[in-house]
Amino acid sequence: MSENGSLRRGRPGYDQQGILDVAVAAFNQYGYDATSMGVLADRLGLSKSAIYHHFASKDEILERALDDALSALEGVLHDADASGGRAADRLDLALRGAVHVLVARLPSVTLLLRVRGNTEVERRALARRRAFDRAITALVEEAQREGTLRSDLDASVVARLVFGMINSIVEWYRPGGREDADKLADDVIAVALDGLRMPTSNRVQELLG
Amino acid sequence: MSENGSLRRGRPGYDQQGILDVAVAAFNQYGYDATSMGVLADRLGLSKSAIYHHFASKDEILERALDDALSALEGVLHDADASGGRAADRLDLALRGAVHVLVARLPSVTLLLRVRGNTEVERRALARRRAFDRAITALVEEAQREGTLRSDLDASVVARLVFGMINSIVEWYRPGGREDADKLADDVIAVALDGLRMPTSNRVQELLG
DNA sequence: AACATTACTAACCGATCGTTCAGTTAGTAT
DNA sequence: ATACTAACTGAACGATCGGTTAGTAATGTT
Repeated sequence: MSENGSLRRGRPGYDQQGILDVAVAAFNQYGYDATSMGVLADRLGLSKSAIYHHFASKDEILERALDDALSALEGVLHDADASGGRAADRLDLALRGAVHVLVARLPSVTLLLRVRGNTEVERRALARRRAFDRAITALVEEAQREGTLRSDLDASVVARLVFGMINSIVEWYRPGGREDADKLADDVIAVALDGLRMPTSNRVQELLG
Repeated sequence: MSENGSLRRGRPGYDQQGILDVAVAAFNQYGYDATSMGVLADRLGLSKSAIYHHFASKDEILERALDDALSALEGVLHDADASGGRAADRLDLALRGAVHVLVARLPSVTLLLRVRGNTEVERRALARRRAFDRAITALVEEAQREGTLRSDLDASVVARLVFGMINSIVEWYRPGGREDADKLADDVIAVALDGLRMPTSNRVQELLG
């Protein structure tokens, strides 16, 4: 089904998205540099040169995949900010939204989280990631001033640790498992906000004392 | 200073460790696959072939670096188990120890955490990592049965999230910063065990009610 | 001085890399 | 039928890859 309802003209075959999906999967399996255009072509059932009909370069494939992940994450941040609640609630939205994006776009986000900044494309992606991280840190600071989050911990350290926890999901989560994205987000929020310690009467007395 | 106190014989130059340090730094900067033996030689001020006097292959350099990181982490686990305290205390020791190893051996641990398992060397390293993760999960389960950790969360998910948080330290921690390893370990434990939520009277009442 | 040991270089190898080019194939639109 | 459009092929390009070989340089030991 194409966008205008009529069939696509010309010889049928891959479009950019179809190639992108296969490419990102391969990049994640072997690493971007270790994935040659040759094995990519094999996976697609095409010749190497056919790929260059859809993308100008290997780099451009990476760029498109990273933009997919970054746009989704930036969207989460935008929605959270637009919600207009208290900082703690906006942070909650941002964290849960990030988990959902991670799960929904596992391949491209996985790729994003492995970028090291060796090319111009990678450096631009890293810059957008840093902007995202700064926005999260600002949310944590606001929630601390608000009095909802403990303020004995440095906001940037907290933000990095919590997002380290969230980002690590790409290392082990596989779709179709027992846990869905909602349950996973609940678990992350539970650990991050309330911690693992068993709430005993001892603990309550400690809090009261 | 060599091990037996006398000077080394033969022409002076690099030893394996000296080359290893430079190589691991380069691997972390560019990625293992994207780091050519040529640029490695340039960084060392040597010819490519000189490196093969010290290592049989590029793969062997990686193997040595990964073993360095894995041995240190396995040592932490061994010490924690040998301490013989309650599960929660052994887990505490393991988490703090892991943070210390991460900081003390930042380069090799960073390299380890990026391994994807495309070669036999990488697969062996991943197998040792998985064994480490299973041991941590077992500690969490024991602490849950013991009643020290809340048991409404799946132990393997908890173990993965907490170690995701710890491992993410390699992404941003740089030695010589304001925070030393002890403070960092305290912060990690604080977030993981007690969470970020401000302990208010509301919270206490919620616990009591 | 002769020797053993260790470290290293220059030149080269076959394989593989990302990319280009000129032409071909398979479909829709008129 | 004819034109048009998009998808694709096969062969080749220069560059770079990890690795090899044969020989040389610089030290400590005797």
